[in-house]
Amino acid sequence: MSNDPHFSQRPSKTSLQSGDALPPIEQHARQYEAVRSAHETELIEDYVELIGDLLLHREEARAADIASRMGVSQATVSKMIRRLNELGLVTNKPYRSLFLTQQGQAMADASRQRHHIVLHFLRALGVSDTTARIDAEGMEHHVSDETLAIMQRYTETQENR
Amino acid sequence: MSNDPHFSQRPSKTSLQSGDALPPIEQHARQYEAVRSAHETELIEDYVELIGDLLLHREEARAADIASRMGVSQATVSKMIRRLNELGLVTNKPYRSLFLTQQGQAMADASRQRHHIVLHFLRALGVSDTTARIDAEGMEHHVSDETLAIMQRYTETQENR
DNA sequence: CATCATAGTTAGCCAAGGCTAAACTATTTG
DNA sequence: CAAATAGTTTAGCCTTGGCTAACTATGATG
Repeated sequence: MSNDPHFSQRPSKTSLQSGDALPPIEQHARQYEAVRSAHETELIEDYVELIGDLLLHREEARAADIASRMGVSQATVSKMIRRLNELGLVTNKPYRSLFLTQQGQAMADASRQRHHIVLHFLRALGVSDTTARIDAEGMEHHVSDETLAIMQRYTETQENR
Repeated sequence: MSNDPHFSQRPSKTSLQSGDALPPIEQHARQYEAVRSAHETELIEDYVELIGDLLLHREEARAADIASRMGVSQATVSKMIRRLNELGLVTNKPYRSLFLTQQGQAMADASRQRHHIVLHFLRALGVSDTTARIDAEGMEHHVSDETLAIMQRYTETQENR
């Protein structure tokens, strides 16, 4: 029991502190808040992007296709479609294909472009195709415009070597 | 009504399809599954990493500090601590500081290292400090070991120029 | 044109991760 | 050493995004 760290008393406010490499509290909190807020839009963007891709390559976006490509049940897709509809991103009629609203289309385009830049950047860096695809899918939503621009420039210079 | 896209009939199975740039269904689904599973561990890792940092720099990790740095209520932290405990990542006694288990320490170390590599890579690429911090926080959990290794090599070559 | 397989929807469940308000404990201070 | 203050926990609520099971609509086909 004597070496149980929990046994030690709470140090007083005036105890000396070791070197501080932590960011200031405010900034630290803002970083995590940014991640949380990215999370909220992430899934939405993935669905919208996929719907856009299906419309582009398959002429239609059916719930069943979305479900199998997302690796998720049809019920989940059905529920998500209702949400996308409430958000004004898609239009749907029961038992018919989905379509993107103007706003949804804009989101799909932006998302696809970001995805594309990140994917090509990773490949230009030398990452294998399979890994690049997986990483791009996850990273895509967390890359700022600033970083995106730099990635794009890097990819271009690599391609013209 | 006649130009309502929903009005069109479901195309037959044998209709011609435009050029197919979509990945095969199985692979596509696996990509999204990878992202979903990364999500599950992401928050856990962020908490554990932060606790590790607090222990390192402040000698103790109090719920209040975690709450203010995560930008979250104390109640949320309290609940999360219970979860981390159930997962065998931290030890805690009511109203006392937290400590990491061996497993938790390993996770904190791995997480910090990944974070460090991504952050330095972004800076080496030319991303500003503030942006690099935010992006690193989000990207960290979606970067595979393969990509991580490449990032590290890149950063080193840039530093020795 | 009746039937049936396929596709879509609904209801109801669960866990995670937020929140506020209220209760409780520990530490500091008058 | 009692009271005040600061820190922690608990209870209970909400939303999101999964799931299964049961039901309904569509469209292809014998």
